[in-house]
Amino acid sequence: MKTEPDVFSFDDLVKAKKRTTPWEGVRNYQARNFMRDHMKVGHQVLVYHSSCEVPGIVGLGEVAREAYPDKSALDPNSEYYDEKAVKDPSRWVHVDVKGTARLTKPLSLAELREIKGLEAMLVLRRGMRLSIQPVTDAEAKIILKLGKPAAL
DNA sequence: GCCAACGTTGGC
DNA sequence: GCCAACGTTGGC
Repeated sequence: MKTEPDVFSFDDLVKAKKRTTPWEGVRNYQARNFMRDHMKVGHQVLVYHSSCEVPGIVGLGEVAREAYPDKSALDPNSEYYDEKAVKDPSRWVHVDVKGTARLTKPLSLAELREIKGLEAMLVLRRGMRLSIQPVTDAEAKIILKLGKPAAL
């Protein structure tokens, strides 16, 4: 799951109440569908920092709650407000994510590109903007091994 | 700040 | 339903 650290960083997640946050603001159907249809409680999440000095995977989390309506879409004062969601609150949904571990060896995008076995990762694909992407078990295994996660 | 790549919108 | 125009993402 990508996040811009200037907006919401992995540290912010760690500092959040119960280290858990509603993953608000996703306004892309593919990403929404992925949360809604595939992310179940307990599923592991890789947290990726984008649009920052060193983009890359910095931490781990887990799905703490299955998809439910994103209330930021209903708040006219939110930058994520969507008037179309007022009539249809299930238009935008999100899961809750709980931070579980920090990578003591964060894996930058540049490093990820060099790691054997990760060649097919979507995040490495040119022009890949999807903010929530599936990761295979094999890929996750490699990342967990190299990233040396420290439980929170 | 640039710009390629992509998603969305809206006229037809 | 097509597709041009536009807006956004995100690495560099």
